[in-house]
Amino acid sequence: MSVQTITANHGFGIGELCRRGGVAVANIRYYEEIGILPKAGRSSGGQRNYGEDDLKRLAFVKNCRTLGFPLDQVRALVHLANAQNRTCNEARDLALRQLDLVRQKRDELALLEVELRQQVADCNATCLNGPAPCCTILKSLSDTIKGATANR
Amino acid sequence: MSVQTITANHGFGIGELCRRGGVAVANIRYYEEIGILPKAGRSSGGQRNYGEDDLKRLAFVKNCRTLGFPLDQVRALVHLANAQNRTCNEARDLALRQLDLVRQKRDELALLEVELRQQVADCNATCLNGPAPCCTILKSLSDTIKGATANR
DNA sequence: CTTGGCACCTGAAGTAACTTGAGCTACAAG
DNA sequence: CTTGTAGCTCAAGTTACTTCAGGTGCCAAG
Repeated sequence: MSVQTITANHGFGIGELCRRGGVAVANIRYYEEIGILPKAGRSSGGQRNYGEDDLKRLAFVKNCRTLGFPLDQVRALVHLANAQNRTCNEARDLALRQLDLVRQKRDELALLEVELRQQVADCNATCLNGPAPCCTILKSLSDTIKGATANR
Repeated sequence: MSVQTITANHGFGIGELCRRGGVAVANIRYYEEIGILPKAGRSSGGQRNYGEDDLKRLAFVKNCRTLGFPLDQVRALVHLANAQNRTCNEARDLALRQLDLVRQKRDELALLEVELRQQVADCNATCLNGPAPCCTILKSLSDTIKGATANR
């Protein structure tokens, strides 16, 4: 028994999905367009409508993004979550790779923080309010930075 | 004798600037195009040529980028470095703002690292090699993450 | 039944900071 | 003079959106 009439009887529009999912309307449409969310059902007038399952899928995607996974890895994770015939090693490997990236970025940022803090401190101590061309910050930007190759 | 240093005041091409400055040729042209580096002099045949000053300017820009300043702030810093009539407070403020951003990102990454590490550890402990849909990683991606709003 | 107003639609362009590609020219070594 | 490498311009692609323009759907009030 049951099926359509009983389940999912009250669908909702993209606006509500947006509010409840915490993802901008344009992004939801974008995710659908690039195949990260499934094509939404449409009302007779052509407007998307959604149910609770869609909200869950959206939350999954949002969590992936929050953890910094790029969209193509999110796509891989979404597919994996629906794949009975695959092992979770792939998910673990993706997470591990993401973890490595996060650690690497963290280390880079730590270096940047030291450098910037030093520059600000030097400026405060020696040249505040002085003429720009003499500023220790600008001077140190002219020198080569010791241990830095990183970017972005 | 210092023969070469004296004769070396004739310039060099973009390739050498690229190698010595550690910035890709295309980026050097791009920086020139958007006004972050001055228009380079040209040979009779239209090729850019550079001198030691250009290398210094490039190094300045590269250092700014390494510290994560976006290009429009780099532009501001470049102009500031040549401005006799301004104080260094502007430079200090830019550095301070950048420092805040770096700290903020660092904190976000710290949260991500904890979460990812936990997910990988759980997977290793409980479901490694198991079927994908049962994976603790994918399951936790379906749940809402506690303290996370951050992105990028 | 009509109208107002908001939600929603599509397609296109803009954003940052490059990167890549196509197709052509300059220049130095042999 | 040929050849290979370096350089030139202009255009489009990348990531993950964001913004915009111009049109349509839907619901409630009048």
